[in-house]
Amino acid sequence: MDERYDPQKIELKWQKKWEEMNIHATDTIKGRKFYCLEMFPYPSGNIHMGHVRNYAIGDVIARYKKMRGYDVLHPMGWDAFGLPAENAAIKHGVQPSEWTYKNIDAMKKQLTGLGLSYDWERELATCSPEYYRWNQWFFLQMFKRALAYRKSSSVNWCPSCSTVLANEQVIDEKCWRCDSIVELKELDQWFFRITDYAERLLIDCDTLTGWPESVLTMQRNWIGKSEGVEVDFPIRGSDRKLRIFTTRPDTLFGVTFMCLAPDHPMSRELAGGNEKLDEMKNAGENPEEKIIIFTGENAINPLNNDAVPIVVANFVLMEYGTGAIMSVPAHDQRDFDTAKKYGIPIKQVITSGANLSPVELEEAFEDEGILINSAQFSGLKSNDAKKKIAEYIEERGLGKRTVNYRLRDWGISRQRYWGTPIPIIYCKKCGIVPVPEEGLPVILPENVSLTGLGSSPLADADEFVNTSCPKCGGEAGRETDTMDTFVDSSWYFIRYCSAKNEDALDRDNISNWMPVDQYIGGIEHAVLHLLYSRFFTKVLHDIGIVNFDEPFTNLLTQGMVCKETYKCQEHGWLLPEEAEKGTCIKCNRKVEIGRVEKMSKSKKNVIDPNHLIETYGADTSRLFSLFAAPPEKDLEWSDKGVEGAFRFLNRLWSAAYRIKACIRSSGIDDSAIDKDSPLFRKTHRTIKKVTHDIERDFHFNTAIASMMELLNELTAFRPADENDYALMGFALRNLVLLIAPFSPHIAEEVWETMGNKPSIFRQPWPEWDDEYTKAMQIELVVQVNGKVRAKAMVPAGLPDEKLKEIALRDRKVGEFTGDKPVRKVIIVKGKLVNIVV
RNA sequence: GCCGGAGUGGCGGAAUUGGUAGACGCAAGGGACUUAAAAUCCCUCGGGGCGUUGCUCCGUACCGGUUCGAGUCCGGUCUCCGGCACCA
Repeated sequence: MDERYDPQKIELKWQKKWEEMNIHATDTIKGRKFYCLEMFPYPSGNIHMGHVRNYAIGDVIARYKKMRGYDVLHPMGWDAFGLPAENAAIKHGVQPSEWTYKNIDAMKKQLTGLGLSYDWERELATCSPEYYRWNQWFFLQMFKRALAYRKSSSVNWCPSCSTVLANEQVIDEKCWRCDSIVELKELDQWFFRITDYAERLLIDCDTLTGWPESVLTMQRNWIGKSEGVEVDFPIRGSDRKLRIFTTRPDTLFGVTFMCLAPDHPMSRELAGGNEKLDEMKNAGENPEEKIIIFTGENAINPLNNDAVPIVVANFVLMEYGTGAIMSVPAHDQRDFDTAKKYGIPIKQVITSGANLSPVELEEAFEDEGILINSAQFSGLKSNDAKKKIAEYIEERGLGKRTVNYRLRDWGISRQRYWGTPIPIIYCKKCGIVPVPEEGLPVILPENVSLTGLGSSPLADADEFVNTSCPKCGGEAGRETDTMDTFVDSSWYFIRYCSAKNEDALDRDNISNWMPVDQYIGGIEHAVLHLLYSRFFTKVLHDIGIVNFDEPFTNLLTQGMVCKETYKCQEHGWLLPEEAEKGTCIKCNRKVEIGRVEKMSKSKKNVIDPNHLIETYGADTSRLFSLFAAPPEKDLEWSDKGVEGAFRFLNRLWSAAYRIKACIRSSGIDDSAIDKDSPLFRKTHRTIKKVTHDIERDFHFNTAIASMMELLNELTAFRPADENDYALMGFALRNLVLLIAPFSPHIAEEVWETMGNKPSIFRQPWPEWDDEYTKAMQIELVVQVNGKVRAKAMVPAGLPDEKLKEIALRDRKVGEFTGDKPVRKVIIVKGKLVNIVV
């Protein structure tokens, strides 16, 4: 051990040693298993601070659990398919596979440099045929069960990426990746019927007690279940009917018009040659504005035989419900606005109950209440009326109760090259024919010309496309779309359960390790990835591959890494190193300091982890990102804070350096330690506190704070004799064990220096004795009428009577109580006495 | 609009079951060491008041309540962040 703390030197040393010792190999399960998983990264070529935070959190948990005696699976891999590889190919003429694998190499080095305890033996890349063949296999299983199907549909089309986007990939009508305005395009697409699982995905949210409430809420909202009634309205002068969906059957008597979605099959027919229909589809300047077109036809309300006009309305969605609605302006704000604008009558059928006759409404009354003007249902409460009217409708065959979900089927087709080929063959004779399982994998061909123009690049790869029909042997062509990369990430956690050379779906391996005990990743995946993974797991369960139906028992969504932004009037956004002392290094102009935002390349408010590790080392980088905020909250970057973490490790180092000689000479004979000494008790308290903080939702920031306290006390400690050396050794030994999961390299080095055999990670987690967590002396707080008036140091463990006596005798207390009679004395054991006068 | 979450010093954040508000760190100020600086170490550090080194009053977004005692529980208001958003 050198006198000076040199992170580069020791970190490299231990990373090498760990590899030689193969210390991160997956345990065979002997006792309790623990599957710790962090969301795998896209191999962009460089890690960012978000990765550092995510993986530091995961590594603390994995290393801690190992020390606690769990058999741990802690794998890492690559979400390797996706657009950037293809864009790089178009821009630089390099093959996507080459580009991807080069990036994987680079990023693996960076992750290793962080000292993360992954078992690289189980590394996977989703772009390898050994991996994606199983995507294809899953597709075939889904196809067999009609869970994969093809339909022509209007899809989101990004003109810039020239590809289809899933609903979830469209944010504010813009592409999630490039922010282009999304257009609609009609294409044949493959879908997974996730809507078949909507109800199970919804109710099983209740079983996910280890998930953050916010994520569950987002999933529930995304699924968007609503219960209501479908009702048929006959069209006057015709024998046809118009079917609508409503959640408010209690307002049926208030219907004054009917709305069709512009793309409802009846719209064009009923509206005839009305040109306005086309205009309406291409949304006006203000998409919020409500526009309707009268078709001239009327519908008959089956409950009261009123004839009401049928209109086409721009605000009605074809994809939801039946694409047609009944409009009740008195009790729906949108209908109210529309009715006012077009002079349609407003008929009140619900009152608040205060007044049972209609009033002049200034806005829609959307609450539930008491029915009026509703024939035999008048006088009922909304809730009862909903039930009674629904029954009435079903009895007379006028409609039926229905449940609707906001969730749509998952469109998985992508007109892209760098993804899993969809294992389907189109035969002129036999139609759509799945590739037989023996034919897997359908290999993605190399050396396909990529231009970024048009759609599916595979369509031009004749050798790929041209094939024979598995059924009839005749001429046939392959599907040229590839799968959404969310398919890849929907089951990768299952692949890790088996070693590289084992069957990917080995049931024993899967049931040994799954479900994931702790999953850690960004909140941005709250719906997409996490919902799809749950869906896949349920399908696998139904197929009989797995015996559980939720993949992730506990979920930790870490907050974003944020930093203030710098902007120069002339040069725009500036990198932190371009804004020196508040001025732009290019033009010397004053830099505008912007708000704290998520680190992003576009705003240049980024810190390069590589640079950070070079300057301070991996241990400091990890420690800071764990100390600055609790994991689930956003973390604000602070250069000074990093230095603080670095200082702490330096102080730990020099404390170890200073006392290592004493420790060695005194041996480590704990029996000689004075059990009453404050440092001994502080050490026990710290072990307890750190353990509790980790167990209690991973409050690493407070765990680290208490380790800092222990170091402060150890540094201030002045030994008087040999026994005190043993005590210091005891404190240091435990401190190093506690910090090991957080800053593993320095812990190993100090551990070794203290004369122990590596590795510290083969040591059990330290234990505490509750008897020794108690201080010998306590500070008794004395309150008068709930206000602190005095404090006194008293020996721990005094009986209540004694505490009361001390409190009442206190001079200061006397000043406040005066000669007023004591009404009551409240004693909180070992802490506080409150005197009420 | 609906649904979630959060408001505590100059800053990041602590306070686990209702019991000393501000742990730990950062910044700032003062001191030691040094020719000097950096590094390091020590001290101070929520605000106001005074007879100024100890005492006192106020203080956890705002208003009210429960309680011997409220950052914590209850009712209401405001602000900020995130998600969804013509879903009938």
